[in-house]
Amino acid sequence: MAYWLFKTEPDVFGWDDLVARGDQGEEWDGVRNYQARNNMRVMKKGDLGLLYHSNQGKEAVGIVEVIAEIHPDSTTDDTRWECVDIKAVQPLPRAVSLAQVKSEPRLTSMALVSNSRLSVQPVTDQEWKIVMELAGL
DNA sequence: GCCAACGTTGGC
DNA sequence: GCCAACGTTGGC
Repeated sequence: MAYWLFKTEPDVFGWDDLVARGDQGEEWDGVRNYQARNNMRVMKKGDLGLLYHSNQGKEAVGIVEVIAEIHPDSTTDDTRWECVDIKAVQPLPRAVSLAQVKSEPRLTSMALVSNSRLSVQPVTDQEWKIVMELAGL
């Protein structure tokens, strides 16, 4: 199983919104970046991810699960853009901030630091474990 | 609100 | 296929 990180602006669609969708989850549409799309293409049902709030908060706030693999993005007719569906699994007992990630020596190679603009990022097993520690899990 | 970093577009 | 111009993202 692989791990991921999904970035979102809480003003537009945040953790609370995803929780409100319940088990039916939400189509992660609107991604218009090839790297981010390519990451979604290789996701498998059951993969887990972090939900990260950019701009407001700048912290990972919850764990999400991939519930539908890659399919066309219903918000566009452009066939280049595809997406997955995700649902909220559980909130992190302690949100993990960008500042924490940056100051943790073992996390300096996380895409969140090295490629901060990428909206859907891979997270390694090792990174996941460390983030879970920081989150209190 | 500024600006650095990065991706995309389009002229050549 | 290169690269300048432009737009967007996201931290500060």
